[in-house]
Amino acid sequence: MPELPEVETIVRWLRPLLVGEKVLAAELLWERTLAAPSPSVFTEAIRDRTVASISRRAKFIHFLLSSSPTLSLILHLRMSGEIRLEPEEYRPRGHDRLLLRLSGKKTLVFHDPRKFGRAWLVDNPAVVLGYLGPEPLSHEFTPIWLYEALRRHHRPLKSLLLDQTFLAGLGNIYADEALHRSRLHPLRLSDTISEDEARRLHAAIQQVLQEGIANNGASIDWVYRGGSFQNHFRVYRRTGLPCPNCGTPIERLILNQRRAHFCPSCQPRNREECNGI
DNA sequence: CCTGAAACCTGTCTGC
DNA sequence: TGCAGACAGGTTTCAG
Repeated sequence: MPELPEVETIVRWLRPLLVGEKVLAAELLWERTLAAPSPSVFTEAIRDRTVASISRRAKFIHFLLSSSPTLSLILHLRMSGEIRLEPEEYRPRGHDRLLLRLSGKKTLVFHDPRKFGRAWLVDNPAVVLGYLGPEPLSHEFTPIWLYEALRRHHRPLKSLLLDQTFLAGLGNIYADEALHRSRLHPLRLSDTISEDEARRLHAAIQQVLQEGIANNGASIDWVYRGGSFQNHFRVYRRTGLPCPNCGTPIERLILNQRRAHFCPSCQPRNREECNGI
């Protein structure tokens, strides 16, 4: 479900409500949701810990739990995960995977129909987050960094944008929207990009993410509610509808077993540039 | 190093 | 109306 803007929206909602709360008990309802440690170690170690801070890294939610030495509770919602806050007397319902009973009469519910979501409780957050590429809204992510990083690979642009070790936080929606706004074809090979094109892509990535956050993310189907960025899509899930720039019908192709939506007129793929695919 | 396919899962929508 | 099949915002693993 959620990409960077949706997770950022969730973190901004949770932070003022949960920082300072103590975890009274954990109830694990689906064991495989817990990636590490074992259920018994988890429920014992998290008890009586206080939420010191809540932050986002890529699509992960990171709860720092005091006191020293600190522990990190890290959640990834994957395709269908969501977080809800319920009253203290809340009884788990279908598809709830993990409950945290909190002081202040609240229950944090990790609800996840497809069971792809994961939770980790670790001493060192880098064990979970260390492999990630740069944050696209950080100062680390600059046009020249992107240009040089793209040239180090020989891969379709969209494959790289979805690769969390290359750049962390983009998913299928924001990758398609960023490529359209920068007028680059999803199959364009990364080492054929000019400095000007890299600059356009960099600006488009930051623009779609900021616009996504400003709209509280995107809400599609029944998963994740409250966002409105879906009203600003230019290509995503708009196959056959006119491109907002030029009116050409939006097309789609399959790449990495995911759909890639693009405008064949605004995002041309010329022979020289896509040599080899 | 890279790609594609399969796996992990359930709910919803489409078309016959 | 019913039902099979496609499809979904993600990631990991494995074969080639």
